[in-house]
Amino acid sequence: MPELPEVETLCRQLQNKICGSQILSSKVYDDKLAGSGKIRGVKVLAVERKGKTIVMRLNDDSSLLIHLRMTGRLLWLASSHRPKYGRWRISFDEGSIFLVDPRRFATVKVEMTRNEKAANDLLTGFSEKTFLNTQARRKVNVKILLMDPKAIAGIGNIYACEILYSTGISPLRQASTLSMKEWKKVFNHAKRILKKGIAKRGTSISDWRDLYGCRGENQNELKAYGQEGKICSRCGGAICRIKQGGRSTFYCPDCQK
DNA sequence: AGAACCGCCTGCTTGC
DNA sequence: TGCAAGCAGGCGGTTC
Repeated sequence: MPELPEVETLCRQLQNKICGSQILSSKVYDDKLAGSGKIRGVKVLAVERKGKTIVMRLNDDSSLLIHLRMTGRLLWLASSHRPKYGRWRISFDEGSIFLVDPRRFATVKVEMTRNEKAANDLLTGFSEKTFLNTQARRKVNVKILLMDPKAIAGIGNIYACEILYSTGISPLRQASTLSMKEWKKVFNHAKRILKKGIAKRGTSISDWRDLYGCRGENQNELKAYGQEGKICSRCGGAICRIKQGGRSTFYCPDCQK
């Protein structure tokens, strides 16, 4: 599923492909996305990322916001022929971008730029001080907090597991019990792991593909997520799988304390 | 107020 | 082999 590194990969490709281009037409194939169908004649000024949201800046003071949720993908095709699970499309002179989404969770909306809300995106203007003041004493498990988009935007299940594994902190720890030193460690490891994910062009475990249908390489770097029963690379223990908030958490109970 | 839970979805995996 | 049940989970909304 697309998290910060995957969305960043897409945004960079989109920026290269459509920055400065005019949207000639758009088409909605799924009633759930009705309301995002009348985009035409505007130019794309830039493509940015906010957490896991793709933000296309348009030249009429609005932005097109695309959130892929679980199984959403954006696919560039030279033809405007709808692929399987195609839910929405915008077309340019040289080709079309399709939102492909089997599960239909993805969302598309247009928002006036002046109504835009700031996101606590870890790689762009994240305030550690604000986080420590408003989030760090919460009584939820640290893993749940890392995945809370209001606390930090962009981290999903895969990277939350990898970040905590890297820091040696148990996902079961209550957020309020982490020391200042441990929080600093979480921030630093999180940034490093997300940047590495971007450099590897995302984690293609199941669904993730880039704008041109290519897989990333970060799935080969995973130390915890999906590694149930495998040997911990740090201590030789066994990676375990538990449930937190209805989601799978993978961690090493022997060296994550 | 804040923590926990629910619902949206449908392809894939598992079990009988 | 075939079918049904269970699973996957981001996140906004609801409930406790």
